[in-house]
Amino acid sequence: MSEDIPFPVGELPHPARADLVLAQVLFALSDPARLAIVAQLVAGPVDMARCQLQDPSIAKSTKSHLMRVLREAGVIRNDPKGRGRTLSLRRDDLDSRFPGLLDAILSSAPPNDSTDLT
Amino acid sequence: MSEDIPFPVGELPHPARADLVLAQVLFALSDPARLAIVAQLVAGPVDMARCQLQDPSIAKSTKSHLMRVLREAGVIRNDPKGRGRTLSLRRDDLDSRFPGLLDAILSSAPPNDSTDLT
DNA sequence: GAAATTGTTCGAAAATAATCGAACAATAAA
DNA sequence: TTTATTGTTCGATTATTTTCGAACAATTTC
Repeated sequence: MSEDIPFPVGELPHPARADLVLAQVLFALSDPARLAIVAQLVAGPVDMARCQLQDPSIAKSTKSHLMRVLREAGVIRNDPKGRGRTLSLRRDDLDSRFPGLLDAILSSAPPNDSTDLT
Repeated sequence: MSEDIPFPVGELPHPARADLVLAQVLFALSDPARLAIVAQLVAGPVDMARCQLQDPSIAKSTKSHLMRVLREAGVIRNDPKGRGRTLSLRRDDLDSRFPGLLDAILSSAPPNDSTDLT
């Protein structure tokens, strides 16, 4: 029997621009940890390994889950890169579907501090 | 024993403008039913009894809870009015704390249809 | 005052979401 | 090709949220 074929884990599914749903985007951004991740991605794509969470004691499976929620809402992309992954903000898609939303959120988001990569 | 004194149920607590938290506001708006309520309030204050939900089969206690989430996030006010209540959008406070956010959300929110009060 | 109206609170049940560790997959490095 | 690195998925557990009905409170109407 063709067994399920979950996904080759490599290319993960991303919703098309047209399928983004406002409420889902708002939900994805309604968590401080996820909001902070998005704030980090504003400057440009970031390797998952480099993407820090405020709470370093968080399990990697949980971190992966946070990224999944953002990805499934269409907020970020998560692409294979070497043996790791690259995360990037879907700014164009978000701006196109929800003009001004991301800017408004980011500009009133608590300063992400650790934006200084000493 | 002075018993708890929950609240005289009349004047409900509202967070001060300065205490509004972005993530909480986003969460409050991340539910379609709550988003639709907010869309109704854009035109001005509405009596609770007049404020319809898409799903009319919803219990009144649930409706009250939806309002509570919006109120506690600082999105709406809920004031006594006669024997009922008046709901209103805290537009000034929201615009002040999160400039552009409400506009962005409302302008990309699904058309509220039932805005026609035949 | 008694009855009707409106809406909140409480407590319990059901549905969602967050979190973790273990197992697995994919690539890179040795 | 073996080992190390990185990150996803699975299954279970816990925490949070939603939903409901019943009880209560406030106000108006009779």
